[in-house]
Amino acid sequence: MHSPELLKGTLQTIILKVLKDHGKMYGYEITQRVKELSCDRILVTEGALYPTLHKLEAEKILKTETVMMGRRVRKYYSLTPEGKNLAKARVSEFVDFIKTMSNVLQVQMT
Amino acid sequence: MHSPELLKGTLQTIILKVLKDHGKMYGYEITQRVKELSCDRILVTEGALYPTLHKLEAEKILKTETVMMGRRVRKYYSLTPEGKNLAKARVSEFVDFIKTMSNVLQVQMT
DNA sequence: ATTAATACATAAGTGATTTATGTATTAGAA
DNA sequence: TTCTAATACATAAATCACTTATGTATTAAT
Repeated sequence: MHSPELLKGTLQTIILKVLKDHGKMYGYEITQRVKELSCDRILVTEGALYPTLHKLEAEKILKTETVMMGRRVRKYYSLTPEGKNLAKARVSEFVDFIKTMSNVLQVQMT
Repeated sequence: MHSPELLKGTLQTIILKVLKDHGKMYGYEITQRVKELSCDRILVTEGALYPTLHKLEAEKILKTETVMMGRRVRKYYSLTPEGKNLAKARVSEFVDFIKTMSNVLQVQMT
């Protein structure tokens, strides 16, 4: 598991990019996807995830579709056009940040 | 300037690595060094810097030497042996984190 | 002379995230 | 068949690194 401090500020970027790559996803699915992609090193907690999803929905960055799976509610999230732009921007912002950090820490990220 | 959210959690790593590379440094010098290395994209604020330096000193990760420059006090910080180990650990922790993020965000950091 | 830069310091406020808690369904193991 | 773990949502209090604001004082520049 990675230091929780370093994760701070990356949650929105992660959510947006995973949604961009996988289309419609529900909350729990996002946590599992991230867990898998990160080899169990990034565990998105529900307490962080759901408020963030709700916030992004309120900001029209995500839109939702609620589906009944048998008796269980499932809420699918997907990017709005605005959200697609933001996803792109957030990822390149992160890449830029890493480039800067490479210079400051004098390390090679390969 | 980079998103302040992404910077969160990187301050200690930055301070430790810069001190490792440059030996004895005083607070203001650290802010300038980081500003320079980051091409003005990371500005370490004093409100974040000094409390962190004091904390690391209290934890025996840094040691200090106070010098009078004319009439002005200058407090030089340097790594203790423990601090050198921590610096190394923090940097490789950061590199690992970036590798994980590359997988999650599916981007190449080169 | 006045402003900007140098150089330290601390305290209140912010806000994303953690931790804790709650509800309910479904699958699997003993 | 009953209990546990996994699935699936949600919210609220607490934390803590960091921002913002403020303070003091020296030195250099215009």
